[in-house]
Amino acid sequence: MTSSTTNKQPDITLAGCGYSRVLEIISNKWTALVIYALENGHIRYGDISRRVEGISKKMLTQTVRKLERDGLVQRHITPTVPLTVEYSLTPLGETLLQPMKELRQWGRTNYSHVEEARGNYDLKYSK
Amino acid sequence: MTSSTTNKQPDITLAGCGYSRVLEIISNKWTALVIYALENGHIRYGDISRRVEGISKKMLTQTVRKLERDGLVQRHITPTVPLTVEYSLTPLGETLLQPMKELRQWGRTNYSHVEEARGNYDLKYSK
DNA sequence: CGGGATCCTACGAGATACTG
DNA sequence: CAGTATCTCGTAGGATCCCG
Repeated sequence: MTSSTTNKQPDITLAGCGYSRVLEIISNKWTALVIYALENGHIRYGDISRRVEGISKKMLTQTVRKLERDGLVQRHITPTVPLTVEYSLTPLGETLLQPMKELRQWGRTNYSHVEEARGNYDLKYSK
Repeated sequence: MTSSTTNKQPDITLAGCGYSRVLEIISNKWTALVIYALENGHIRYGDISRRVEGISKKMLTQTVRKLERDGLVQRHITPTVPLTVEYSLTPLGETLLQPMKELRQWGRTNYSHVEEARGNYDLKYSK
């Protein structure tokens, strides 16, 4: 009941909006990149680490754990010596791929426009 | 040249990936919700404030300024007394709508599964 | 009405060192 | 190889007060 009385549109709540739910999952610094690395099937911990440039072990583990907890990623352990640990998307995780690819595509095709807009804005308001 | 020599897949770089570029734009706490509020055309500052539940003036202004700087949102000032300020998406901003709607839809239909997975995970590892 | 300016705090995330 | 454990720091973001 936070709406003004004449408001015909529903409120947008942080907790209830699909946006926030998804962003809660993929919006930290490395998550999307790790999912990207998992797009083509099973991949080992060390290989993710090498593919995702600049990620530390701490952040990789933390990211992959959170994704596992969210049911988007599976962990497969082979008890060789030393250990072999592979990760892959779950069926649920794979359903995220399509929307995320479109987002990525948007970034690729439109980011230059955003950068240009930033340049113009800064020029306009710097002096 | 950070790839292992036998790596056939390209590296995933933070700066170069479309994911990070988009997330840099929409991944903070309120941005997606504000864009959501702008979906149906022009809307006044105070009306956004009322529709997006819980947002403070500071965060609303900050969010909308950033979106303006990124070229996704336009600001229209009508010099009435007191001021009337309306916001709307730019053409560039509107191109973001489609991918974001799919993301939102994913959240709506799949978040319950994520919550369930979290419950199972916590049960499994709590003891 | 539509902001700006400050102060403050929790948390994301990097660096470094250790382990089964 | 695949992680854990600390320590530290910057910053997102909330609370509060002021302004044209």
